[in-house]
Amino acid sequence: MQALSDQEQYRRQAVEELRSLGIDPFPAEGYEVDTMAADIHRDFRPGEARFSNVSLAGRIMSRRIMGAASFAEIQDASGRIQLYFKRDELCPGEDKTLYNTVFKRLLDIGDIIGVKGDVFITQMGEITVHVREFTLLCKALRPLPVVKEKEDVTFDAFRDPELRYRQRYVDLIVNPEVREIFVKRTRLVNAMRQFLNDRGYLEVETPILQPLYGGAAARPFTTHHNTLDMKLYLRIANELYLKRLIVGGFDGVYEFSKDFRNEGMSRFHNPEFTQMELYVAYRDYEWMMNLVEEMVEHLALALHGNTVVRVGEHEINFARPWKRYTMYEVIREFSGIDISRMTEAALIDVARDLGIQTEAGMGKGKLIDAIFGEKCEPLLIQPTFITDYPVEMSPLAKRHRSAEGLVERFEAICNGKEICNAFSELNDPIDQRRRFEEQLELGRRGDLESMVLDEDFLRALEFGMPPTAGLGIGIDRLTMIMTNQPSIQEVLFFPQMKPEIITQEVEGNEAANPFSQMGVPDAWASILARLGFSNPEQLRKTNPNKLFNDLGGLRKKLKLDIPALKIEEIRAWLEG
RNA sequence: CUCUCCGUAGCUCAGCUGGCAGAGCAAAUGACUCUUAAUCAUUGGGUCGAUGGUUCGAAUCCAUCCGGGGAGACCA
Repeated sequence: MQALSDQEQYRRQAVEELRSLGIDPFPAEGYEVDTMAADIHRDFRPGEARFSNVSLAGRIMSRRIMGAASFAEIQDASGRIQLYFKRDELCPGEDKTLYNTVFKRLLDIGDIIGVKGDVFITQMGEITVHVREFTLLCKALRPLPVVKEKEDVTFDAFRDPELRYRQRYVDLIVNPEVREIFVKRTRLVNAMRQFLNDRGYLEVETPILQPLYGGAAARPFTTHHNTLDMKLYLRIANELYLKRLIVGGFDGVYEFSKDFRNEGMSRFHNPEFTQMELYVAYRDYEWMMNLVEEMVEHLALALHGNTVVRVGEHEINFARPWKRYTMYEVIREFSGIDISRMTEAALIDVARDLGIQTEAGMGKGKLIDAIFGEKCEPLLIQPTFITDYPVEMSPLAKRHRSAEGLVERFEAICNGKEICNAFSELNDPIDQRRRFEEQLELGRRGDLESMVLDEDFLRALEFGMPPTAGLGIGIDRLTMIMTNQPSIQEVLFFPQMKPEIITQEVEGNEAANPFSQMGVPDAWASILARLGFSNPEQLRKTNPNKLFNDLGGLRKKLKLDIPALKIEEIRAWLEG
């Protein structure tokens, strides 16, 4: 109990007191709910019988106790509603325990209760449930941050991003606008799925664990399968599997997929993210551009009833048609330089002149991409298609039907960021093999993201794939735009973060020291156990500096009478 | 990986020209029968992120480290 705050201790005591009064703080049975808070706010009219006996359930969010009568608010999935409790109605006889002790003293903000009663309007004009009967459904052992509001001013808002992301459940309880972001995200996905189903495309699922990774330029995560004793990769894209399905005779397949890329993290990049990839046979990239315009316009309308969406300082209009530039055109437009006939060496000079860092591993494609990313992309706020990329940066796209050295590819840029990427898919297996081999060469030059050669995919292409248009659209980034959020962490329930150490209560089995062989003294072994370490392997994987920091913290907190550790001692354990 | 800002009570934050750790909310106890950031009185609550240094004395100054935000690098 030592590690608990005073408020947590009070709540645990309340659990015991409730039990001694014969009230189960965590009852097993369900609670019959027939009304939501929002129903009452929307439909209640004074004098109507319809809300004379309602049953609802939710979490207590605030309380105002005035002796023998009280107001409280509960929050259910639809919102909040005020409750009115009156002692002498809840406890008509001599025994006032239910109100005085159970409600006033043993219930807290954060507890979940069910109530039955009738709806009325208070003297202050607020729609309120007059409680005739209440039931504790779950006692909360931790206090909730209390956020208050008056005349649209919020007090003590729960805003710290670290706490909000690590404890998203708390964020969702106290910040209703956060909840709304995720509801919109799901509505966006549903609208997109409906749009695709209406056109007859088949939603499919393909492997996340792959013996080879491919379909994008990115570094993968690796894992290991014990039975097969082999290395597996987490997919970076689903492209190659979906095209195998087009070979197999489906003529429109799509997948909403979690993809994994082992790269830097930022407000636009999370190690795992969601894409929707779509492949349609007998179509080309021109057709796909029209589909993307139509689909994204449709999503904006489905979410906002309007094609204009406010994003930060900008108003973005998704109404068709969107502006279209070729890659060379847009670079000429924004930098004044015509790079269409330049060699790799000339491009390196251009990049240098524009102040862009170049590296030995960069081929022509990466150089052009760098120039575009630096000089054009951030300036494209309204949805814009960029078409016809250099062949070097698009090893899976079909050569352009008329322009030498280019491929039939487009990206849609919006708010300065790519939201999708699509091409006429390369279906010439001989060309595809050559392009993979060029990627291998880039890999030898040090490009860690170059693609690997997938023999089975080539075999599939050799059986023949119809001309196909393919699309990948980033769901997280689209959601950021559609919900006006500045970072990807705000549209992911649980963004990736460094692990947090949670201290545990440990029973006094100090005799066993699993770390003794590593040279850890018994006194510190029990502290390690508290930090959740149970075996030496676990310990060895830990950053010694962090361990040092955390052990020092616990030593101080528990006021331990042992000298502080030195970082060298911890290093010695981990190496020993 | 680089730069930069931040880390103080359950939450939001003040204190930072070194000198006994503070406020509001939340909590405890009491008063109060339509309140709404309810009100009033009393009380408790702290790994000042960690370690080391400077100092008679460090939340405050310095160094290293941990965690996080922002910007960049890398990258979609």
